[in-house]
Amino acid sequence: MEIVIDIEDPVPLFSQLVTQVKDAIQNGKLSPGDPLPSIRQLAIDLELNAKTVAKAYRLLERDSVIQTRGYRGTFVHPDARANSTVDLNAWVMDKLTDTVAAFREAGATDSEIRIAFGKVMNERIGGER
Amino acid sequence: MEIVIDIEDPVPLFSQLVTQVKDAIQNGKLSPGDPLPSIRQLAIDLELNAKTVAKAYRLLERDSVIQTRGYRGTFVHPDARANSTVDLNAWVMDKLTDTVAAFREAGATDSEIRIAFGKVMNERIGGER
DNA sequence: ATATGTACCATTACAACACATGGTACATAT
DNA sequence: ATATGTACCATGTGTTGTAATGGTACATAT
Repeated sequence: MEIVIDIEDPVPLFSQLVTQVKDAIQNGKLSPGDPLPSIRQLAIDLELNAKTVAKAYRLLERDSVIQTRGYRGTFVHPDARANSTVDLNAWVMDKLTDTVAAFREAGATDSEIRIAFGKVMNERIGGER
Repeated sequence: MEIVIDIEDPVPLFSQLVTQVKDAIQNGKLSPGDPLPSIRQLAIDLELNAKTVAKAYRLLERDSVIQTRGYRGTFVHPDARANSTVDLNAWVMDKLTDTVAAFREAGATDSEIRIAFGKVMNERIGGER
């Protein structure tokens, strides 16, 4: 697995890492069950902060692309191949695109939409940790 | 029509103005057809920048609460009473609240939702002025 | 001891955006 | 001339959120 992080790239570092892991899985360079470097080790290799790597791993696990087994390390998820194709963000984008289009059609200003969005995102419903 | 703008109020000035005009209409202090002060004049009276007043007027006209007749001035819209009840922002908020809730339920991070939103808002489809 | 993922404390830098301000200019019609 | 709404140029301020960094600590198990 060769991962290259470009500090100049406007794409966030953790995001580059997520993408490259998914790519490696789709290319077959990584297979289900394969072990991944530990957060700390990978941070050293890529000259990143461990937090940054941890963030990438957290997102990858949420998408069931990798699996963390506590002290045993991190491994490629059994369904990684399928799950690294499914793009949660794409689904979110599509939904949002439609919604925003409806707003604009209704005459709402981009500014108004942004403000409404900001309010919604800050509304912590009923006790979220 | 008595309008009072509070500079200390965290609510934006143009927004205070919009609200107060709508209120005046619902209270009957303003009736359909009534003339409104010119942008420049109202700016002087309220000690606001003309741009700020213009912004409020623009939004009010978009909601068909007032009507601008060019050089003839600005007047309360015939359907102002009904239209000042309809709250476009409330509708936008509701829709967005549902949409965002669905995203969160799907496991999306708030950060991801924000990023997706940012992308959607910056996508200027096909030649917008 | 050593290593795993994870959780908290925190700060810094940076970008995007809203709000409000100022000035100037235009076509419109009185 | 005077006034209307509107459009463009622009700047400054403050807020918000992201991204990335650092340090410390924990329970887990080898």
